[in-house]
Amino acid sequence: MMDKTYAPHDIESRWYAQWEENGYFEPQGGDSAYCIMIPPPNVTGSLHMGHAFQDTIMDALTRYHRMQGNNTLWQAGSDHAGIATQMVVERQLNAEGKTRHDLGREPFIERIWDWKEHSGNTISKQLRRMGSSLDWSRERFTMDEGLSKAVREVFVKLHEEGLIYRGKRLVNWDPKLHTAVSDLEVISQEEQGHMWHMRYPLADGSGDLVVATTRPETMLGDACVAVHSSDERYQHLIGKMIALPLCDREIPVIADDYVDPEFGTGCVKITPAHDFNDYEVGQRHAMPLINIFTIDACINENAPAAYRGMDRVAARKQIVSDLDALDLLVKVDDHKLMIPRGDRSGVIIEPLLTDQWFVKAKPLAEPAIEAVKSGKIKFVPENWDKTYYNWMNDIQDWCISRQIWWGHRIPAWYDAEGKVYVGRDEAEVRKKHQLANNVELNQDEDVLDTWFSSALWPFSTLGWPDKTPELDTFYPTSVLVTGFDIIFFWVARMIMMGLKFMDDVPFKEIYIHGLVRDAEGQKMSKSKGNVLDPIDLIDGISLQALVEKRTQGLMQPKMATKIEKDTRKHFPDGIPSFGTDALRFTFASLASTGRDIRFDLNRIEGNRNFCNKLWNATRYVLMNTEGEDTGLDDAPVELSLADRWIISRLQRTEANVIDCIDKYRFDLAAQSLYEFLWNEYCDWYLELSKPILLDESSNEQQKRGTRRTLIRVLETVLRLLHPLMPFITEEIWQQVAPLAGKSGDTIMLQPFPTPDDSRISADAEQEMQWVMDFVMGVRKIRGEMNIAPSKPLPVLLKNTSTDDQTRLKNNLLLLNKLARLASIDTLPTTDEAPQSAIALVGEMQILIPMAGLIDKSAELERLNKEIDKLEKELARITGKLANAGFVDKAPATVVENEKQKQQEISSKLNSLKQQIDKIASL
RNA sequence: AGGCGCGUAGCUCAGUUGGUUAGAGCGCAUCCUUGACAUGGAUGAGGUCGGUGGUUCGAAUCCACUCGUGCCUACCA
Repeated sequence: MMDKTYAPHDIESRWYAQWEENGYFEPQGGDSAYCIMIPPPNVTGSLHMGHAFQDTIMDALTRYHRMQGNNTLWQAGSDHAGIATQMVVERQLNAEGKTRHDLGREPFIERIWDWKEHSGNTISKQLRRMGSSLDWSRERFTMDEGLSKAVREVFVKLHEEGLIYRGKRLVNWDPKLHTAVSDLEVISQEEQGHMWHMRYPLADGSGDLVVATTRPETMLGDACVAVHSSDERYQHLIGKMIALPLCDREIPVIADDYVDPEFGTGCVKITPAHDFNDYEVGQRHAMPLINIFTIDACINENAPAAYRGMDRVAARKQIVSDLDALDLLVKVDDHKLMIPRGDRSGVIIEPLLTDQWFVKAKPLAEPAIEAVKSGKIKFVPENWDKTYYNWMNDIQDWCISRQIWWGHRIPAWYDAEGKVYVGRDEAEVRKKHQLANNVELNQDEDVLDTWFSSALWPFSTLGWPDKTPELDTFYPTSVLVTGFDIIFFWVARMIMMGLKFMDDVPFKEIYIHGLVRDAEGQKMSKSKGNVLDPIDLIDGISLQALVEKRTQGLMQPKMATKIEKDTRKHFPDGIPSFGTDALRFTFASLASTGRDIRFDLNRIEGNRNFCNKLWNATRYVLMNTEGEDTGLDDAPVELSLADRWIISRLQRTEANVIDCIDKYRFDLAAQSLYEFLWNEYCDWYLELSKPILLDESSNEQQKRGTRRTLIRVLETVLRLLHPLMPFITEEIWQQVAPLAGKSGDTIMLQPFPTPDDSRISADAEQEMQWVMDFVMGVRKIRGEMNIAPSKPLPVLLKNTSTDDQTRLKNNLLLLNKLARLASIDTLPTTDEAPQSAIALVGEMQILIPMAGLIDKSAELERLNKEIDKLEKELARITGKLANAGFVDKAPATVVENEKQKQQEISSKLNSLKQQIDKIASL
């Protein structure tokens, strides 16, 4: 016997290991393949709500397609996350008072591998807790030998084709991490700064001009001053020389239309080595590149001795004060400007001239744009294609070299003269370029951007560059499930690389999901202290532990007080254990396309209750079917109205669920299942089954029919629910399946239900609606008149049609039981009814004698309210039908509908008004 | 500056190509421990669909404008 209440923890701990050990997650064969590549999480990371949401969607799709008989693979794996991972380990070293340079490259990398071993399975353990049916037997890591081989192969091939090149360019330099980063790793945000107006004297002493800048310290690297070619104020200055203050240099005044005469003073100091726009201007006028910064963003030897060694902040202060002393500082204004910061380090990014490797993006982007335009790849929701085009059309070359140690080392070697050779390994390079063994070669010190290897993920995980059966079977994959934030970082690059090296798109659809926010709509972040750990929702956590977790290791420790306060306010009792299934069902029910989701504890609580409902419904079903005849052999059965009705409703639910999942509307699928199970199966069908199963007048065929329906409908619902709630459905299915005539070791590999139209019965649905209206009519009176549910009521019927009479006869038992009736009597039309409360089912009147039960004024009030509502509605419809425009132009069916409605309402009104007169007159 | 969203019940959200009285969950109110379930049951209250104007017989839905709000991209030194 099942426990009385649903206890998720017990049942969830049981199943996952069994599934995995039995190999159920591995592709099971079948004609059409279905494959999802997991967006590889950071190997040393841990599961957050965004992952949990994303994984729920992917697992639901995977389980659904697996049950549909597809050859299904959800590819598992993780990413080495270059900078992020290296930073973590460096921080550990710092805590020991060491730097990575104290260790040296090889030992440091060893140390990272150790750390990966130590923390690397945290996230895979968590994924398992979520019930994710990933094929762990094929798990990959971006630094695996196979995937590294793919990286080298791609690098060499692109280089051979001239699509990878090395060059000295201005790149985004992170002065803290000492590495270049790509455009995408720079976050620009508005910050308060200043605009300095500085006077530059002309070299011939004939006057001066004033430049405006937000970065006075870069003046040490100025190459010229630019004015607009048609700016009348400065025509006379063009071509003259300026004596650059504080520096022993002269620079020219040039004309360039890049300058906006309206902005600032109309004179722009140009520093080609430290600003992307200035770089362009400098190129146009063949200006020298004067680099004044070291890799730490300190002033270097190209600047006057007085400033050397100062960092950029100190240098700015000194320069401003020196200019002021020379009376060259005209004014300082407050000015808001966009400050670029490294997304990892948080420090201000410095445009710096360095040698880097780049991927030429344009030629790769063109086919990638076409793939989406032609519909070979579809975004869901569609409008994300605009974001994609927007970026792709204006794509810049991709800086792929990083000056860090953790990652794929660039397969390029230099000889003593600095000549570069690219190849898969050193031996290949020597052979290809006929370099003798005594020629010294040194491999490039840099590693590749992590996204370079992630871009190959859809095919490198399947064995590329080798030709493998997996590639044949699963590439292109079916759908990519991901967040909009990495469309540029990852999605676009996978498409480019996939088309280039596989000659086909990496996936046919891209499902873009929303961001998970907290209950107040705030983005969850460690620094805000509002993160939720999915595991804590599953297992529960005490307030104390939650506060500790949220206030530990903060960047700004002073936030701790506020975080603690907020946490105590939102979770006064901590978080109870809801279980994985409730969490997953909640994610699903919030997943309407694209929209961000606010995660509210009330929702997950409601869905935990839903699990409990399923649990208890099952208890009832098992109580009535275990050890009983559930119609497994061919013994005759008689299906009741309720049986035929619930079977019919089930078909519609199946069709709806399939339709919704196919459209990625997990919210609607979840709602459909929720409503069917709770509002139809539990609220009505289980109650309707009781009279048949418990009444001694029902025969064996009827009981058999109802038991069979009870168990089979439940078994089917379990399969429908399984992709969303894998654990509870498996647990229950094990007990239910044999009674429903199903065999198999797991629900995971059972076929997903398919609707059978022949089992949809409009008749049964209509008659059942009549029964429900009848019961609800009586309940309404009971509820509004405050009559105890336990009090059996006598009921009189008037105005019954022959249909009513038939239905009444068929369902007497059900009506008596569900509406708790003492008696049902039909009055001839001519008979006067006693003073009664009334409910209508079509034309039929249900009368409940008021004697001793119902207060006259209360009933009058109730009737008046009802009449009021109907009259308003009638006026609306009558007005509509009086409108010639409507009657002439609206489709006939719509008009007919309105007419019918009009009739029904006026007939209802009639009945109610008569009733009111009758009561009032007494 | 461009692009993309959002605004529907107290709260969180559905609402398919315009066409029943705009729905659900939670919350709220009243009543109820009848043997699946109080993590429950019954009944009920609550919305001029951000605003204005337009198209239409008919608009939450389509168009224009407007207010509020969020995100993304690019930026003027």
